[in-house]
Amino acid sequence: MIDYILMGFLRYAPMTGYDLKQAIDTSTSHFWHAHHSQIYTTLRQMEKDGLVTSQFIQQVGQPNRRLYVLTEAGQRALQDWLEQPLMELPAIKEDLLVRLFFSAARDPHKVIEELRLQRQLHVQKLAVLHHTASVVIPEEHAKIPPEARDPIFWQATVSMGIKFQEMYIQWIDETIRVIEGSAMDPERK
Amino acid sequence: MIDYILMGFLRYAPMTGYDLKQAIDTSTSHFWHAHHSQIYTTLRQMEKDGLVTSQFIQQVGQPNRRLYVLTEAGQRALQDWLEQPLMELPAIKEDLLVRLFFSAARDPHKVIEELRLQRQLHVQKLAVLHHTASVVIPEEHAKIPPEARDPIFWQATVSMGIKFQEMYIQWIDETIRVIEGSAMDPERK
DNA sequence: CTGAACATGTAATTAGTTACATGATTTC
DNA sequence: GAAATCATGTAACTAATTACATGTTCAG
Repeated sequence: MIDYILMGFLRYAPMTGYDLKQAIDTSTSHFWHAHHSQIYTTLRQMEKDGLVTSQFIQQVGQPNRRLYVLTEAGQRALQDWLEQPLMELPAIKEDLLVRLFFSAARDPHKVIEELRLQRQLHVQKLAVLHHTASVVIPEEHAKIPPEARDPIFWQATVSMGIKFQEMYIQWIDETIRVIEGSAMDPERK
Repeated sequence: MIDYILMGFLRYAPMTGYDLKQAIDTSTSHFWHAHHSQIYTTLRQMEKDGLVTSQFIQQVGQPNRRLYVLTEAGQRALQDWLEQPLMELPAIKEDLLVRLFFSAARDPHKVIEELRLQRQLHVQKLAVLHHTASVVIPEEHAKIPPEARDPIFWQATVSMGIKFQEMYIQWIDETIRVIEGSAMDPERK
């Protein structure tokens, strides 16, 4: 999957691994992230496969850079992948739900504490997403032809992120109430 | 993570790999799934680590079974893990959002088609979750002491699943409208 | 007679994470 | 003087997926 993300970004402009890492961190990371180690190794593999070419750029003062350019084959590979619709529901992995599922044996106060901590993180994430929607995307929009449809799709992904975080916060509040109401009755304490 | 899930289920009763696979498929799979190959190999590893013990049960007619029992060490490992709260937001991986993010270059009709297909899958999943909440969990509840708090936590995870699917469906509808409204203007066709 | 359910495994591969490794420049 | 930014890589490891492999019983 990370290979398609890299190709997707390289379609906008040639970039280095470092640039790609930053592009991911400030945009797709809320639905797909990658460590720099994976990015660099994947780019090398993609070069072997003819999907990208690279040129080494010597710099003074600054570290050298390796600039990657998407090839025709790379563009085709990306387009082919996009053409092929997703036919199943991708699996979800939610650590907190695993923990909660087996939390009956835990001290309910500790469970609620954990939920509150997670809640805080979701609130923070929500703020980041609002910032992405109102600042980052408009900024990026300014760098590409104004008639490009891309920002519509970028906003759609952020919109999902926002809805998800809002839903999550709401669910945590509700879950805390349920635990407080039914698992902490006085005779149990 | 799968090791903790296996321990979590083994706390209820000794089970075979096959049983565990089924338990996962009918309960945690909407937030964490595993293939049988991973389950069997993980159980073997856990046995080496002293978290479980197994006994081979010879059967006639039916294939033989290997029954796993959680050890004291296994119980402690699970409890320790549950005690240690989750401090970060786990990363999300959403294939559809990756595809959508880079979909500006696609035929918008094809994008909408894909969204509609996904919508259908989410509707189906939602039905499964409603069934889990109203049938599967009450059934499982009947098998354990009625005062056990477990079903409350099971329901909480299903509640998240339901909220998630509802949110997703709503977002797809909204996204289709956005694409129809702004990316399919007549002069472009 | 076909397919599902029961039941367990191994092998090969891919994907992803964590740790190791370096080093200059700029900002506080 | 410390921390952040720029910049790229390798190595080791863990997790997860896909494919290979086998064989009986029971229901439709």
